[in-house]
Amino acid sequence: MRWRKISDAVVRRLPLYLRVLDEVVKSGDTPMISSQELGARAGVGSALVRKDLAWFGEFGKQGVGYEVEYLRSELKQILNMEREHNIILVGAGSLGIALARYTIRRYHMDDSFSLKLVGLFDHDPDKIGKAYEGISVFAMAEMESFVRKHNVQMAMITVPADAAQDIAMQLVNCGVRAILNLAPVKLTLPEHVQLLNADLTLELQRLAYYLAPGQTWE
Amino acid sequence: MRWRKISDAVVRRLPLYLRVLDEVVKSGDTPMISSQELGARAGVGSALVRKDLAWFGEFGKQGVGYEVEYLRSELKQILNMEREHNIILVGAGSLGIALARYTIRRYHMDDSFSLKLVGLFDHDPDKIGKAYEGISVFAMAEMESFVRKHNVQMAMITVPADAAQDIAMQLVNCGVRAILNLAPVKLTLPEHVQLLNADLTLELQRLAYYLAPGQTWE
DNA sequence: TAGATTGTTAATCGATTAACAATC
DNA sequence: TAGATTGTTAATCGATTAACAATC
Repeated sequence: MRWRKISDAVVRRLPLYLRVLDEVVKSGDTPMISSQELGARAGVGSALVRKDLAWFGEFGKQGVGYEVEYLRSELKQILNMEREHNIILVGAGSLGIALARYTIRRYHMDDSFSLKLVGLFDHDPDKIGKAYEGISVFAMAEMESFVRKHNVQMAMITVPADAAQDIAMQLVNCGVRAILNLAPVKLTLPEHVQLLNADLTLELQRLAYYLAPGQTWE
Repeated sequence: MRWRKISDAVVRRLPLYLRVLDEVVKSGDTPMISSQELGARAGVGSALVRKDLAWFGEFGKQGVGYEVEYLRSELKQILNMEREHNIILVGAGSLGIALARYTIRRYHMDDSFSLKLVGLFDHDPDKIGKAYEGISVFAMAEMESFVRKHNVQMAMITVPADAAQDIAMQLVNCGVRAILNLAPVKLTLPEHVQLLNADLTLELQRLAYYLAPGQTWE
């Protein structure tokens, strides 16, 4: 069963809840957790926690709270973390390789993170054939067949800004449905593709807004 | 003159506008731009563009639009990009070094990006003394005096999750006022510190929500 | 049972969009 | 002047919070 039109504001809090539940399970402290406690640890109000979860079902018991293990497994399912997803990364520069390591480490260490990096792509002949953390770098020309063969539905883009749009469209054309873009450029993609622009330049400039001399902000 | 309590929703769009104006200046296409055009290129409605800008002053001319060069210089000033800010990065792992390169490249290439990376910090003796892109790695013990000496107000954190909170507090204690945290953990800091958690794990898990088999999203 | 906490409805808050008088 | 676009107010939309009956 799937749920139409859940607001993105809701969806972005689910991984936060899942992380808290992972920690609680690992600590072994308690088999039950209240929306109050879960909210406090996720940095969200308790009413909002209950409302968010209620979109997907009735997971709690009045007077007691939520069973930690059960809620965790439900959230994993909702976030599609119960099965593995093959993902690739395009652009094996230093940021790309760092991100590759980061993703692979998560995959190995974090029980609720089931995104498996299966290939790196770059057009630089010097990089093709190398491997990082056991993952090979392939030529751009192989990307399309690779994506189809391994049923890759998600990709990360860490190429220079002027190449990002073109590569994103190639990916979409061979079946990729979700893209994390780290190139400092706004991509335009078909509606059915989930796109997340993680543009650190913009974020840093935003932070700088709050640095006016002598200024304090509440 | 400064403006109290501008909503964060507004502030996060300003760097986007600034980027568009940079592009327009560089292309040399037109000396004037309408809120319509600016909005289209930034992915924002024209009414919202006008409303956002109006928080800071009256920059446009009725019937004509905004003078590109002038609006750009005003936005640079609002975002504090008219003067340089020294920033540091703590945690010289592969993600840290990639981010260092990224930041330095921006600083050199982008006229509207005036955040200057001046130091890397790590506790690994093997890394201390090395340099990346001309920036040295210093020992953690030197961090406090370095921050004070170079008047560092902004920092990026790329250390493992369990060390991030402690380091963030050290930074805040010696005067840092804005932190970009890439460690996968929620930091708790004093109210006056601007904190941005850029947690790629959470973002990737969020994207995975939309990968339910056979599902299409509008 | 008494106490606690859920799921849900109503109230509030904030952000975006529409509309338009002012004016270049 | 006529046409265009701003700055701003009012209307709409959506998200969060408060409140509480249901019930474990």
